Amino acid sequence: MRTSWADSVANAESSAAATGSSASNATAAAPRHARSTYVPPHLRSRPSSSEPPAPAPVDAPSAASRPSGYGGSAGGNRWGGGPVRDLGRPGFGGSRGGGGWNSRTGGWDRREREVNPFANDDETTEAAFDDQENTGINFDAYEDIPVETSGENVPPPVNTFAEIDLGNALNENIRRCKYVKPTPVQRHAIPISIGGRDLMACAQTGSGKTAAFCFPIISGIMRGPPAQRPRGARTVYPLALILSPTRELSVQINEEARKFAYQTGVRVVVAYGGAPINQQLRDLERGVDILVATPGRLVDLLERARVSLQMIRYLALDEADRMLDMGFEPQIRKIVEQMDMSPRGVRQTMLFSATFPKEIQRLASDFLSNYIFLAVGRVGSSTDLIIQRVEFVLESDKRSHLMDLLHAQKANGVHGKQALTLVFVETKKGADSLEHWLCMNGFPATTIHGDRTQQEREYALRSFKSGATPILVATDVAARGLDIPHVAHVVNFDLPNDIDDYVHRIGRTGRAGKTGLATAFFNDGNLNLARPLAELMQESNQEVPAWLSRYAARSSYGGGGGRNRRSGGGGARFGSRDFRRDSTFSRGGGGDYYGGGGGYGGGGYGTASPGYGGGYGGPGVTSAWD
DNA sequence: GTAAGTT
Repeated sequence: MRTSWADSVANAESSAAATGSSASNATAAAPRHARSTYVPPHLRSRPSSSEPPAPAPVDAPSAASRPSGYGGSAGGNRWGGGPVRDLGRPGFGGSRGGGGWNSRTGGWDRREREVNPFANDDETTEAAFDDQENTGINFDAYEDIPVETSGENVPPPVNTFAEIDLGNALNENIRRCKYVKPTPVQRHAIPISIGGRDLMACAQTGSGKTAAFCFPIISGIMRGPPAQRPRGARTVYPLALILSPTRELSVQINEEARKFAYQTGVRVVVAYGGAPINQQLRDLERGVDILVATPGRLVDLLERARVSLQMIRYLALDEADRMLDMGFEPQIRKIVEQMDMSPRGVRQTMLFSATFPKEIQRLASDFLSNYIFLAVGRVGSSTDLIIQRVEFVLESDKRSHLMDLLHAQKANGVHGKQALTLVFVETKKGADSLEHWLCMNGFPATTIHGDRTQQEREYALRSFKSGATPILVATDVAARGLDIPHVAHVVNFDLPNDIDDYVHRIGRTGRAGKTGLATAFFNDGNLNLARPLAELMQESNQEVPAWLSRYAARSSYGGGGGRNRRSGGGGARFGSRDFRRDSTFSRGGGGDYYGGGGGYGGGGYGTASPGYGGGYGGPGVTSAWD
């Protein structure tokens, strides 16, 4: 028996009281009076009947051929719109394999045991910066953001979480997270995913991508049919897999996902290398619906047959372009194509990144079925929110130049503390050496890179986040996805070879609508980056030094193939465009790139963007923002 | 070429 919306409001209040310290911690930073009367948007003027207990859909002709427990529907979510499933699950006292629809016993046990993931919010880190704004994402910064979608029948975006019925438990967690309204990428991506469609999404750094793929996954698992997981051995059968390129990012996604899944009965487990596998195995044995993992450890688990992917309904690749880059692609292909994962078209696949080179899009399309391409925001970076500076610094002058910057910053120190500065270098040895030098010179620094133990890496990150060590020297391991609040300054001590890496690096500042500063040391070793860097800066309304423009003009046309192109042929103003629209990619392949569905250009070329319907033939095609 | 990703 489900509760009404009105009940859920009452329950929200009482359960907040019942969970005691944890719940009040979560709201401690906000004015109490404001919170006590707050009614989440999705609960306002809502009829008292919630999700109708729709019967399991019967209109999926191929349902029988799918793995057991699947119940697709032709139109909407391919896992069907059945009733919110109960929480009883094998391994938790529920009947094994059966998982009756209405027996809650197993679930309640679990609820009592579940650690409150909100318990530690707003402690140490925020307290140290408590006079800074802490209202989460600055939405004004995202007004009038350009959006581009392509693909067949794109579901329209939503303006509030209320418009998408994510269910009581998830809505309650959205409230606990203090999310008031969806970010632009969430507005577009969530309806697409809830609608059962595959998605390739390109959105600014720090714009809420994790929630954009977690909400539909959690909601879908809750609504979908109870999983009839094979019993057997010690193999576990997650329903969703989220892959990310670094361990710390997997840890971060896990932490976020656990907040979103709190008291939904959906179980989140993380697995990554460098940490003892035994605890992870125990976590898995206790049951897993959503597995967050790095590729290496997952392959290990698959080869040990401790994890099977045959029940995967949702696959999400975070930092997807990196995951398909040279070094990672074979592992990803192994996981997605050569083990036992449910095939594309059966599972739902979501790829997210701030950058999406066309040639990587082409690789990625192997994993997708009749997908929607979504690009939100300009050129990958947080653009105007990050002030980008480039300085010409000889290799031999870099250290003293960095010292000057740090001294100046100390003088301007905020809150009596040095602002957090993230310094990127090219190599692991270089990171150690610079860290040592900084410490010797009175600047408390630490470092994170792949030669350090996982313990050291995690300690370094904590120490940096807390402000204890306000300088972090990092390799590209820290370039992507990590959400480190209060990073005021990113220094590209060594510039990367690839402009997309630069975009990700500077995206560690200017998070959630706050402003940030990015300084790059440029010299003759970075010639190949001159043009794309100058273009990127121009596109994001930055002041381009005259000397850099001269370098850019002199540098050979780098637009050809390879990884280091931004100009390509289609114009660079927008961060990424659907490669399917680019004639240089669509020739010869026929419908191959377009997944299983009907012809791509055939039926309604659905788009949510105005002025974008005029076909997709030549590279000269313009969108509303070109 | 570097880095990252299981043991």
